[in-house]
Amino acid sequence: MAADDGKKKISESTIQRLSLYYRVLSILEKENIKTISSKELAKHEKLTPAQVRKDLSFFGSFGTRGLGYPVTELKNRIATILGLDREWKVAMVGVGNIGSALVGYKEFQRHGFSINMIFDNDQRKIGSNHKGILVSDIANLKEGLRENNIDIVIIAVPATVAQYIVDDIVEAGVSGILNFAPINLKVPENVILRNENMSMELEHISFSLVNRESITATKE
Amino acid sequence: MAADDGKKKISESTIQRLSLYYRVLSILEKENIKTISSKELAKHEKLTPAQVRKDLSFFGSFGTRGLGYPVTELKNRIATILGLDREWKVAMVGVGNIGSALVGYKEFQRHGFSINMIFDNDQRKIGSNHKGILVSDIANLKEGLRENNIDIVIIAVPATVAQYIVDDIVEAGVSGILNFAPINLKVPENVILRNENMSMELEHISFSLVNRESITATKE
DNA sequence: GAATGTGAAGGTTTTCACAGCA
DNA sequence: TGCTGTGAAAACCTTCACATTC
Repeated sequence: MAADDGKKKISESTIQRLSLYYRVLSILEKENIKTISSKELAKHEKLTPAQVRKDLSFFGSFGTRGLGYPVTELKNRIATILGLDREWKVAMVGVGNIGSALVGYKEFQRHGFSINMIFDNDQRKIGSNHKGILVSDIANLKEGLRENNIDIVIIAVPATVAQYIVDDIVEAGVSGILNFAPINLKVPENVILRNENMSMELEHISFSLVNRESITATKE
Repeated sequence: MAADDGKKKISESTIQRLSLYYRVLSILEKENIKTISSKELAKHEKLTPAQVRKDLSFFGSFGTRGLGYPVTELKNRIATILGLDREWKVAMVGVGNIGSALVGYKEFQRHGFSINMIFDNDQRKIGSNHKGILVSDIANLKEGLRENNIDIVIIAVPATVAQYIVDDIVEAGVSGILNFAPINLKVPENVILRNENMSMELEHISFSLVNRESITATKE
């Protein structure tokens, strides 16, 4: 609409798939594979080659006809698109079950998300060391986030208090939030909020199982 | 295609949204709210009213014109569709960081998924009690799953061993698998496999942040 | 020959808009 | 009047098919 920078809109689903490509490409790179075709890349992710090519063509592609795509170059290009070519400063709010597990989750680190602050409201946890990180009092959330220039906050607190915490996070000027609490949170338009709903996938499985059974039951 | 049972295909995205509706309706029910309109339900999930009505119309709807939908009835109907009107027997394989957190995750229980077996290969963990559940030796995975009629298995093991474990799970006759390992697993067609990729949401946030910045930078 | 890059076709999902009902 | 239920239109996404390039 504004200046024509030649960009078509990248769709939500393309972004999701870029994450998948990135993961596969990282593995291929480690295996010292130099080149991959859209056909093979598609096979890894159960997609069609055309889909892969369309996705990759969004950012001015540089595959070689007759050959395929250069693994390392493609991986780095996707990293840039997704913003994985930098370190993101991440804070965790809540170190119960889930929060605590995520602090130790290597996969985040590997993709450039380094959790270096933890907040909790439990007096027994505050001041203690959690996998090498000091647990701060949630009362100091706003100042803490600001002083440490946190980019992204992960919320892993009970649903009942999640909205209050989000409000503080927003006030602190953080504009990326990943929410694990099973509730829908309100944030201003300029803040990126995404929800991780782990029950959803399980429910999808149970739906498919129930559905599959009825198919099995009705087929001759 | 076969017998016309009057069913239109329910789309993937509708299924995902049913999970969301279910969650909201559970809350509304507890708050003793009897009726909800598509407009309000939509607002809760940042959807359009038309979308909500289309979704609900897939299973012969029974809203009241001029009024809305009966909360409890709708909730129960969605539970039936998603297969949440029963107890699913779930086993956890791997009680490291993530696995351990999920065993204690109340939300699963609440939706009818009861984790009642745990497997691990760590001798220090085998035989011990983990949140009230005995940790079994992964060497006995196949027999254990069979003997206990496990419906769904959650995989939370390192990526390197995940495929071997899936093969065993499939051989044991389990047909629902939720995979947390960051790798693509192969299963036969009749097995439902879903992946939970927690890095993906974080990467989506970082993509949005990078993108948003560039928008901010180019706008007047 | 082998594989990319891409308009165009085809398919699916969402939104619109309004008839119909409490 | 207020809101559902739903065909039809619009938007969006995926696949096809082929010209193009190495």
